[in-house]
Amino acid sequence: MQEKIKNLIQEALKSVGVEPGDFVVEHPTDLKMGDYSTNVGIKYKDKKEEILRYIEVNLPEEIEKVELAGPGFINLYLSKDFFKRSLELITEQAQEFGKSTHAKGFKVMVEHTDPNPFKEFHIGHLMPNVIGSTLSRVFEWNGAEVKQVNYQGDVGLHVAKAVWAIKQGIKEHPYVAGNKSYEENPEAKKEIEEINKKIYDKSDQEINKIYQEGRKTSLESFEEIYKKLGTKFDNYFFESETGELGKKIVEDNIGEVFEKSEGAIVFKGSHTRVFINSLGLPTYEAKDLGNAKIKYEYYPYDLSVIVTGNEIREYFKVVLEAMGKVLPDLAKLTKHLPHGMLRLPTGKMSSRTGDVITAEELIEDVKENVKGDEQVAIGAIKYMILRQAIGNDIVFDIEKSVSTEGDSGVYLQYAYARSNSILEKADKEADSSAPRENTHEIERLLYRFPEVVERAGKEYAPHYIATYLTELAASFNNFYAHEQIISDDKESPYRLAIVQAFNIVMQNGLDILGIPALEKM
RNA sequence: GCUCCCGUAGCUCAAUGGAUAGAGUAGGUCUCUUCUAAGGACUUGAUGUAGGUUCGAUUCCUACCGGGAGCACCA
Repeated sequence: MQEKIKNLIQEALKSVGVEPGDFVVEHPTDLKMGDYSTNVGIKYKDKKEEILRYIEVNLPEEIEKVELAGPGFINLYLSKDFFKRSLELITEQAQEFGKSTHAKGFKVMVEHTDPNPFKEFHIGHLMPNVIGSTLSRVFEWNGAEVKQVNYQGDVGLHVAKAVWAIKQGIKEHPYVAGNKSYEENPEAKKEIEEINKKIYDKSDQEINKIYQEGRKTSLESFEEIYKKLGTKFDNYFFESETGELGKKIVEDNIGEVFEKSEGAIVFKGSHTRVFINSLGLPTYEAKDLGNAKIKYEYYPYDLSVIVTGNEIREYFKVVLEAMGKVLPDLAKLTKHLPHGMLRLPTGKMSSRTGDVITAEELIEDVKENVKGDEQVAIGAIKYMILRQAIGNDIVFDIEKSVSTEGDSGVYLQYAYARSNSILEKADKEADSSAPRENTHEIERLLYRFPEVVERAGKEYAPHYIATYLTELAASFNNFYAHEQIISDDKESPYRLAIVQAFNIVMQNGLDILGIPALEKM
């Protein structure tokens, strides 16, 4: 439809004798200002009357009314016939409604979550997990082929700290204990560094055993959380596998790209970073180079998205600069997507670990506020993360997250459940063949769903979908309050058709966001 | 100190360079006892400061103020 309007305006411009330049066709923020709006009247002020006249004469059947408004906007209003057909389209396509093919054949890899074995899966991991998996679904809905992968740090000092603690017989939260000793006790620090080396070279049987068992248990516990959150990874990559290759890539480019400095090998980009430390071990930076190559070998992507926290924004900038020199083809396809931090109101402390709050604990806390329903709790958490733009910190207010009125996952789930209940109780069939005189706001929102999904994919902005669904749910509530949906009124089948379309769009939207669409609540 | 990110209603968030800066909550005034009151109507209220570019700036540029993150051998 948007294309159609654009073409029409192009023709209009030609007919009044101007070379078509830049102009925008968009949905105005306020429905009063029409369904589509264009700024051509501002761009070509002196011709606006003529342009309007041309459009009026050549009005497509979907458009009911055109008018000039404000400083020269041309607003277009869709006809009730258009809405009627959009309802038909929605019920016809059902679960497919909203899918597009514009990214068809495009291969995307999304790396997200990236927890470290031996450490807690804390609330900080919920952000990349929810954002990454939702973005993956958005890409899929746009026709792309998507692989979700998880890159985990199974070697390194943090692992040594945990292994050391386990060796001391500490079973509860070994990393926390090991980390504490590392900082406070010089002797423990030495032992931990020794263990770190042994983990790399696998020379000590006892340590190998502790390491293997701990790694396994840790990874298994992550799987339980993924299951709860509904995340499915296509593959897992580990730092223990990327280090060697990364080191080799760096070593092959000493001189031109990397240089020696104080015993380490560094890259001097927008700031200097160490890629191989003075002990000859690859750092995170080098490992990420190796990871890029390994990931590409697994799946030759057209786009590689890496979702991480904001705090390594600078780090990634430099890694991508270095990658641009040694693996230029891959660097071009890589997109770093940093997200903000998930914060809880101050004063909230974990009961078990002291400083970090695990994802598990948060889910339990939210559950307590929703009569123990895990599906509702998960939906509430996901919505809180997805409702706002990626990149900004989130203040997670538990009470707000489960608020039944307004802006929450529960609100969407209720609206959906309510529409289900209406459809169940109705004794008539939904029928969109006889549209009503007046269109309701909800009709003017429903057909936009595919556009929203497309835009969310293009701009890496799942929050467009979340906020759209909330607006849609609100207009559904409004519709519900003002219209007798089930009645003897001859128009009621059309109203039911609206409810049915809403039901479909809401279900599809919740699917994309990964929020459980509960039939009943 | 340097670099990056962010400053929008009392609070939590929106706004592809466009119209009267939108929502939700909180506050105020009403309303509905229903097919899920987990409603509905009206209302109060905001772009940190000072410049610049533009027909038009929350958006782009510069400086300042305020908050957060990062600053080479941790990940």
